[in-house]
Amino acid sequence: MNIRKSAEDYLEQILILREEKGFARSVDIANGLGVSKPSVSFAMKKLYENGYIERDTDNFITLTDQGNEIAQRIYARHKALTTFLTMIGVDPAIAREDACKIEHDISDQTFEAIKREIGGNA
Amino acid sequence: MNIRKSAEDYLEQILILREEKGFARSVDIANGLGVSKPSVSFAMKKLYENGYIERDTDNFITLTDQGNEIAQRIYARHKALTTFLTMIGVDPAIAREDACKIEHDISDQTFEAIKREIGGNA
DNA sequence: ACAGTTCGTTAGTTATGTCTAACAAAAATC
DNA sequence: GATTTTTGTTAGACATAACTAACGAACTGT
Repeated sequence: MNIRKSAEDYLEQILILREEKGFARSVDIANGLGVSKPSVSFAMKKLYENGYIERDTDNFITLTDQGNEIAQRIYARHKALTTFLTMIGVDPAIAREDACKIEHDISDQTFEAIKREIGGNA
Repeated sequence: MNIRKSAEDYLEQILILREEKGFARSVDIANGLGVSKPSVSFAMKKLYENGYIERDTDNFITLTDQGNEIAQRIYARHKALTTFLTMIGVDPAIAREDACKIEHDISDQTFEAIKREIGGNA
């Protein structure tokens, strides 16, 4: 499975929900990302089939190692980009929005360069 | 018509071809973007129907004012992003690749902030 | 216990954007 | 002038990813 942007978004959202609330259910993911429940249901099926998530008996969703790796990767980019854009004068809210889109596209090199720019200001 | 990423790419490519070669044909666009001729044919049809391009009798493609506005907007972002990423240490080739993707996503605020960062180094 | 709410899934539809195959028309070459 | 190449189009298929509608199961509150 080539991980697509949408899959990255779902995995990242699961990570965020687990950090914020301690668990992630389909309905939380739907609310968090602003998509419908069937969209989440379909996405979770794919992510499960490809070994990125697990579902326990109460329908709580967890990340496998593989899924976690991707989620962390995207989330790290999200945070670095938000910090950086804020640093150079972009409104925090807009910085977050832009980061959400850009996070999927930047190369490792650009990520490293952005981290260097942030330096101590992270 | 809500302008999508792909439409932006096509319009930008037309602008670039006209700057570099003086004209833009479907086949040039296909080569430039690395897509098939039918894809270009389909895209041009849509862009024409929505008033972004014109075709003269020799199948040379020109931008309408509306199309040009979008093309310039994207191309300006492309150039600014490439310059900026190169400035912070990203390989020029990778900077261009990343810029190609990011150019569709950044807000006006982020664009302005990037331009400020570039400053005289443009 | 029953009614209403919450949650997840299935089924079917839609939009975007790509592709290959096949073909028509025009231009270049021999 | 005939053939080959270039260019563009149509037709049909496929992938991604979203949606609404409908439904079943399970929990909640009275």
